[in-house]
Amino acid sequence: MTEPAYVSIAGEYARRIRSGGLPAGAQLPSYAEIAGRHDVSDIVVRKAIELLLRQGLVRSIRRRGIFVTDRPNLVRISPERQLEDPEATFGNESGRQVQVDRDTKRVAVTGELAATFGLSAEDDVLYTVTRVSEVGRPVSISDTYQPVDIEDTSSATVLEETVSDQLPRSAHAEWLRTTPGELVKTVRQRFLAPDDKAILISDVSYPRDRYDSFVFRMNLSPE
Amino acid sequence: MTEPAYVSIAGEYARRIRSGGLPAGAQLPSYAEIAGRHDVSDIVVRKAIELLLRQGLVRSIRRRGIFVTDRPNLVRISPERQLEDPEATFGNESGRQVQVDRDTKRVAVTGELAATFGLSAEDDVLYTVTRVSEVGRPVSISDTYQPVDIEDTSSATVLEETVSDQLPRSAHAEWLRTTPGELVKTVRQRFLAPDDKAILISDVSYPRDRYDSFVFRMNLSPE
DNA sequence: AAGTGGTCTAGACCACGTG
DNA sequence: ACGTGGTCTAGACCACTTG
Repeated sequence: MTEPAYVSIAGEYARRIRSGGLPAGAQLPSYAEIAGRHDVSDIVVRKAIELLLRQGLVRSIRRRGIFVTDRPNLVRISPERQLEDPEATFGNESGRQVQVDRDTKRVAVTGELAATFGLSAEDDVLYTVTRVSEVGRPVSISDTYQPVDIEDTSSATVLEETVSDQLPRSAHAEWLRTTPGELVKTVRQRFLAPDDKAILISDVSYPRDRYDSFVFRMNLSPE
Repeated sequence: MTEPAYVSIAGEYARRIRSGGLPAGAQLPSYAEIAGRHDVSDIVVRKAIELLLRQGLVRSIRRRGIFVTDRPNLVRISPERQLEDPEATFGNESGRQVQVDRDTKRVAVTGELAATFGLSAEDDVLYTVTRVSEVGRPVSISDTYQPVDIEDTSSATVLEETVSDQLPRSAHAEWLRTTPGELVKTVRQRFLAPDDKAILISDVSYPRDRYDSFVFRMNLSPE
């Protein structure tokens, strides 16, 4: 049982990138050229490059080429309090200019959210859209929900974050300027009160090409 | 500018799965059948299914079919102290039987590790391989490194975890029984002492089809 | 004008599970 | 024997960037 051609080609480039033989910003040969070198068809090369893309090792720019990613990429330090101080979260570590734009509305709660908050269907929640950008480039966009009767969201004692890859909602895709079919990193944040009830929920989307690795930094409290 | 066919097909199935119209365990129609229904070729269907796979919504079983994932899948709760009490980490939440196998050697430090630990090239580190399985099925495998002169690894106060998708090292792929070309979730754990020096580093691999979502649970300490 | 990546087609072989 | 997903080929058109 031997490994498929696209795996070995991807492995070869992955090794060269990680070892530094192919430095950040370097352009890979075109599909046709790699195909010729390895004596395979270009569709095999496409599958290989796709593996590299999924690992965040390279980025594709349409009609220009495939380029080795600048790494380490932006790093996301958790816990991150998007609603309270996104400026601090992003600004501190990068020292770069960050813009935050926020819209809040009062909306009726939908089925799934009602359950997590323990509300009935007629209740309202506060719905906030937060868009973060850095010198014009989109960094993240989030949908935040909280019950209207909660005054103090800082009473949360536990933050639970769930990371996954998803097809973005169209509003998110538009803001992040992702291409159709491109997956985004999604973090669902749940801020929990001491009684383990959720008091704030936020779905944050990040473009994959800026955050290919996520860092969580946690304090270890003695128990 | 309209979205590609494979995106809309993937979106349609994603919606039906998330809404419950296609319950967990249900089998999707074959490539040929979906292709016929949407009047496209099967390669378009393959790209669509691949998007669903990457989102963890479906699983592919060779020569059987594509099946809707049981969700929520296993959930990884962080902070996780693999080396100290993996039984507790996994056992507590699932209530299932977990087996842990551990091998420790003393090895010479390599370049990259020497830098993170601040050691010179002749120094040794403790190298531990930890394999975790659950009723015969592999759950995770990790490579752990720590300097030999550190007695008490529980003095760490901060845990930093970096999550990424990677092609597994062959030892990891073998234990997790992944197919060639299949990416695994990798978590690099760095346990830091109060002076911010790393005192233990661990690279943990998880099969994607068991952990499609990662959960981090953090205590919010007032500052 | 030439080259690029993105999308799509039609067809093929394989190894293996299912009837 | 048939259907399945996995791999691979050869070819095509498009929209756009680069020289």
